[in-house]
Amino acid sequence: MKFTLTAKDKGSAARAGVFTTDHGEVHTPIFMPVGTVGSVKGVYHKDLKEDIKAEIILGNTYHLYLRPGLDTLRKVGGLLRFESWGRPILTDSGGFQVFSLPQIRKITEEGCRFQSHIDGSRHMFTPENNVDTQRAIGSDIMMALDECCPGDADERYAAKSLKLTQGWLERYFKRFCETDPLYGYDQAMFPIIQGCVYPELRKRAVDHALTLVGDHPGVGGFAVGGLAVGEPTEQMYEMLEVVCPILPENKPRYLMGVGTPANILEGIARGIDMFDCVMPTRNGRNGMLFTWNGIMNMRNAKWQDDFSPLDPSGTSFVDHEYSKAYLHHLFVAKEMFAAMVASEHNLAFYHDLVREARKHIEAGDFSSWKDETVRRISSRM
RNA sequence: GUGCGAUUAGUUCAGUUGGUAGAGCACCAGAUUGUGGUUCUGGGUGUCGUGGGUUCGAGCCCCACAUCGCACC
Repeated sequence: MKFTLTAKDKGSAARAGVFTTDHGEVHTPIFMPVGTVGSVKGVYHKDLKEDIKAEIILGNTYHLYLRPGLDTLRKVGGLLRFESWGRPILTDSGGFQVFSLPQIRKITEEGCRFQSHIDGSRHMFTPENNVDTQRAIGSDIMMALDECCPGDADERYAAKSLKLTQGWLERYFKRFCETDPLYGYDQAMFPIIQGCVYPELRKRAVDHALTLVGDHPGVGGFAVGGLAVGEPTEQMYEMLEVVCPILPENKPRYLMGVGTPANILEGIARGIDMFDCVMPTRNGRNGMLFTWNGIMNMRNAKWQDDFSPLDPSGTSFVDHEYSKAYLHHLFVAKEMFAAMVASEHNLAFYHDLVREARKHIEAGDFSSWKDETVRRISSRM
């Protein structure tokens, strides 16, 4: 995986670039729709490509390992072929699921034991079998197995958690180097920087990761994890200000699981290149729309008789084909089409957002544009 | 026509020995950040069918009427 920086903002740490995988180019800053179990819920690939213009989507190792399972994925030749996407895919390791799903789990130095949320069966992820699993899935970008530390953890707990993640990263990287892709195309891996809200821990995590992987060509970039998990937003931004300046400039930086449109612009301003978040799709399914003029809750009664276009400034076909009143009706009636329209709109908006950001980075006026835009998109309609 | 039962929030219903009403759903809002098509939080929105009576006080007891349901002529 090759990354080229193409522009740097003048008034901030924002940058624009492009990375290349065997399944195509990805222009950064980029937003990556989440497709946990092998589909971006409610959205056709055709629309993802042509309307939303997504360049890369996510899959989740935890979910795909449980279902359809590795035998099926190996037989079909990997997730890309299985879901007929054809563009790059990034897989999360499943560490976050083990952290966030309220199931019986036990995390030890060896790995994490967990019970399936589907049938209660017992499983274990180790750094080694997690590499093997992501090889079987065949993602273009594989994420290291980490422990996601809660945002309100004390420093002692966070230090212990980081140490575990570091040990896992060493073993994960070793296994990664010892194994090859199964399907004839390249797979890159990203270490994940943890350290909760403690600057010293974050620095230690970066030092450790850089020392471990050196300039190994298989390392595609670096991820910042363990943020937007309960800590105040300002602390998240502070951590980015600690981490980004000491990460290598020639590798993309991925802020995992973030976030709101404002979070994304603030992340870009601090040097982040890649984002993923369930918010545009999950919140969309439940009636929340993100627009250039603020946030709309389509379930609100105020849209009952508003027959104006969904989002006159939107670029998706749904923004002009359907009215606010119609989408309101679909949500009230609990029609599945409501979730589809909202997901389509939100993903298109998120992609617009990062594309606009990219333009302003190239123009060198990102900072001022960002401040004004954050105010606008954070308001409520 | 007679007898019995019912009538309380938008709806389905609860409401103790009489002390000016509550629940589920719906509705109205808010939350949701490496996805369990959710979940969570807050809000009661009322001429207790109508009119009288008893009582310090009635959703509750008494009378009449209305409406609905069931049964019987």
